[in-house]
Amino acid sequence: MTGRNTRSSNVPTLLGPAASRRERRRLDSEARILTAAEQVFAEAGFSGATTAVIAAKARLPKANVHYYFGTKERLYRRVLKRILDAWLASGDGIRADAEPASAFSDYIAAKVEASRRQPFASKVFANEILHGAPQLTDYLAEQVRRWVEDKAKVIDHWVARGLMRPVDAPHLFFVIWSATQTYADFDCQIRAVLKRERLRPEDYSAGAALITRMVLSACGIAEVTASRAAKRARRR
Amino acid sequence: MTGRNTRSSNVPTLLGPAASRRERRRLDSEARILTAAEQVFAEAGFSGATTAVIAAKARLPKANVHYYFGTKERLYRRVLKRILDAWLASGDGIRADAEPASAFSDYIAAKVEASRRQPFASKVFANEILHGAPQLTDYLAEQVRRWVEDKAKVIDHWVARGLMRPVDAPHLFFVIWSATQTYADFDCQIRAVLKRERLRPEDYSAGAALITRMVLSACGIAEVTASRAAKRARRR
DNA sequence: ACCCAATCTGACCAAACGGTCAATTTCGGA
DNA sequence: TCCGAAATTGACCGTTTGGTCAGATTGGGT
Repeated sequence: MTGRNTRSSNVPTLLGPAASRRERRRLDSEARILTAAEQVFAEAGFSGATTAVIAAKARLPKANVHYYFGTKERLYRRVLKRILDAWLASGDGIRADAEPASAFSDYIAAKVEASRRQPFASKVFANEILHGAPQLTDYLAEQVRRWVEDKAKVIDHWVARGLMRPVDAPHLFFVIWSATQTYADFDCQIRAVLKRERLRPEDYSAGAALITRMVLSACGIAEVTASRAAKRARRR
Repeated sequence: MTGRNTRSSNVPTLLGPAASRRERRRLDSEARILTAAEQVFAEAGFSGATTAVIAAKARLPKANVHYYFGTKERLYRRVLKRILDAWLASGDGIRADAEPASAFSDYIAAKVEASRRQPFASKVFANEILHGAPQLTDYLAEQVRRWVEDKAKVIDHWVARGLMRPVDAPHLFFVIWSATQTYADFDCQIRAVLKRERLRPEDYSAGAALITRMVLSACGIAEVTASRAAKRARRR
């Protein structure tokens, strides 16, 4: 591994579309490897995944994968990194100046949508935590913990203003996370029970609707109808 | 592998306490291996687990493990089998002649208790489904699907009798399963957020209480207080 | 046109792992 | 007591897998 990071001096305006042929090709290969890796790690876990399979799925020789990412573990960490950034950003709508009803239902809808659109990401994350989060101990203890502390403050604020009944905020998030992510992580079980070859959009929306109803009613919040939510969104 | 199944002719009254020394020792070894295997499969997944580690944890030579169970896959299936039997039996309280409120809260309490007492079992099961249930496709499509159909009928019956609001029964179970099992499968994340070295009894009961509250309120059922539930239990 | 660094890749290697086996020991029945 | 089946175990084997490397190729700067 030599100077992969030594930007050549002629690099154009910040990796713009005018990047050199070499750079474009490299970025394309890295992206293909990361996508393939996410899928393979999701399906087989860290130990079950092999760099050979990842390389084949990315249509590259195995040595190429190691040229770009060094070791399987480093590649795995890069895959995790991509997933975590999206994870943390997903709760931005839970702010003190939002309405609890729409904040919760939007958050739940976004989480279920993530399970639908990025099932591999969810599975990689689930697998990592299931096995003790050897790569994420710091992340959980710092970022996620702070995230929950912040959101708990928002919820306490809503409670103080009489907008909802008191709830145990951390446990509320544990439930929301598990219930929404189960549509990605355990899709196999859900498909078997529902007799589906593949989960359909209405399956996801039925799940989101039930989870929302459970959260809102437990918090003593009147449910927001779809049309009212749409109207509210348009007003902004 | 010779006649391990050839019961010796002197076998006493159905494996009773008077089983021969050999038989007792064999059963003890098998049990130790199964327990060790459950733990190792939970921590490392199927591919990450090695028969050497399982053997070490059972304090037996590796060849002994293969003598009893043949292959790693057969051992894994035996571990799964044990887990599934307990899983199916856990919903026995959900019957048409039960009260919805106590049936749900008992079921949720039992599920959370299972997460507390048998976290390894839950993790092995979660790992299997997460990776597409290669060993459980039939089980999910037959036993679990039938289980849900049965319980859905019970719930519809309760709805028809005006005991609760209509809900999407399958999705209700998806939520209950994921929310209760998350206390075993994702304990690592929960511990990080709650700043715990280990989860405490009150953490599990807080989770169970919230899940129960969410389910009951979503079903339009008044909550059963602990004391009332105890009284009801005593009356039986 | 020419050079050199970046990139690419087939071939290879050592370690780890699942599984086997032959040799030995342990028991239970006669 | 003695025999044979069951049980035990250390040593061994073929395969898989993560990772390496030397040599070939490519492309951009001059």
